[in-house]
Amino acid sequence: MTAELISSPGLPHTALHEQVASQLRQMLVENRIPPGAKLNERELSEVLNVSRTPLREAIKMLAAEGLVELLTNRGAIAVELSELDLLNTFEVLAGLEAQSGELAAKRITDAELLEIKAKHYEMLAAYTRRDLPAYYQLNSAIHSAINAAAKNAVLTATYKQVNARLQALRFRSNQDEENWTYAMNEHELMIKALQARDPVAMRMVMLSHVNNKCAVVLAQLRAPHPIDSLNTPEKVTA
Amino acid sequence: MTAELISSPGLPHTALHEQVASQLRQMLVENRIPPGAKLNERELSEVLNVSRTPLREAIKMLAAEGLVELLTNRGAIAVELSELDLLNTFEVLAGLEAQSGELAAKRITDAELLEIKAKHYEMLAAYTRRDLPAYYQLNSAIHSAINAAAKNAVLTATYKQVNARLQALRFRSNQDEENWTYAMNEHELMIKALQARDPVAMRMVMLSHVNNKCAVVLAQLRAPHPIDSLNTPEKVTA
DNA sequence: TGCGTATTTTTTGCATACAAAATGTTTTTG
DNA sequence: CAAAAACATTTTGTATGCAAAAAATACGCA
Repeated sequence: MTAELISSPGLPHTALHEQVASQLRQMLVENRIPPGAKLNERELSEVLNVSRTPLREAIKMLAAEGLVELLTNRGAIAVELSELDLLNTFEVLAGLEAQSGELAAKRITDAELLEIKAKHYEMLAAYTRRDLPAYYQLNSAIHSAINAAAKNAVLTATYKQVNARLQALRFRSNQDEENWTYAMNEHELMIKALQARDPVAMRMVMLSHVNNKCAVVLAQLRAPHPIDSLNTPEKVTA
Repeated sequence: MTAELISSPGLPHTALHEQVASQLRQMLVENRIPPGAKLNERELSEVLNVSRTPLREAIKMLAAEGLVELLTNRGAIAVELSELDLLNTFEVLAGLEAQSGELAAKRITDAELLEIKAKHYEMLAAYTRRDLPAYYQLNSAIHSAINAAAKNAVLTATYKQVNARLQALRFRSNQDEENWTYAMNEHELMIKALQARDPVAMRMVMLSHVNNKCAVVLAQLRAPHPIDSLNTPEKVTA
């Protein structure tokens, strides 16, 4: 059960606080630390096999990234997104994705475009097989590739940071048939817009794509969660 | 010379790492720690009268905010923005300001608009007096107010973070007559667009406003700096 | 029993101590 | 004298210790 820390002998030896930060991010995304849960320092330092010092440094970084909340004399808790927080976050993400798309349409190279198209076809395969994990992985890879094609490191960093807050939600999100098909169509439009090097069209597609995803996540958040319902199989009176 | 830390007795007693982080941000913005300079832990902990532990925690936060760079076994240095970094940062900032403006045009209340107009007239006064410090203060206040009118906390946080990286540059920036007038005209257009509740117009104004500011900063960065020339009053052969 | 209070336990926050790495200086050697 | 090696110093990274605050528990009392 103990999560061992990677230690590659000979290499520059990545700092402990960095390793710990990565581990914590992972735990947060996978909901192993659920929203609102306290980050007990003693407990975590035991699990991660480090002293409290680098652990605390890592927590401070996550706080600056907006993944945990600091409570003054009461440690840190995993951020709990209210519905409003969610809408706000998606709104910003939409803006960042739109800008990514717009810039990508202006700056993408032929090689980059080909690679994105290849990934798109892989995703089409995953969609056809209804292979949700593969779909998610490829979807995220495509969005990252588009972002990379925008060739703006600050935009990439900002996008990653805002997006990270939503990963915990996506992890538990299930795609329904209709929305999935719709998302695939939007991805088709993205490829077309990129190929046409049409920044305006690209901006529009990205905007609506993120907005739709927001609606899906929101709907699922409002509906009782499938995993939860497994634990409470009794009928609930509405 | 010792920078005393604020300690308000009775109050929740803000955490030391937070106070230190604020102090460091201030020092970075005011170029008391110039870009590229090392953040010596022993030295800083003496100046700020804290142990290295909260200091290091603060440094990790600033690193996550993008204000300092971590070097693995070699501490941290103040970020040094290359010209490309500058362009990238302004590009993202433009997107965020554009979105702020667009949303503000949709969501601003009459009271908020009136307050912004009031600040605008104050700024007009500062401009007329050629009172640069007052102008900067008001300009920044207006941009913050527009951002606040967008009513999106995530957008506000993201904007603040990206903007913070540029503050160190703005601090040394001098406005030339022509650009100053131009910026004032753009601010006039902002007020008009807000009043008309015209999101599209607002987006356009904000975009061009930030882009112009970027051009100004870039031009000044390329030209020898006025403060520097005070230290080297000899004529330089062009 | 219910509720407020005192006491214990836990947990966080900060400082210090020690180890390892990097840096700077002297010494050695060709 | 220059380059390299050895040594000393400084600086960072991590662990531990101690004090204060918060949480949990036990207690007293109506």
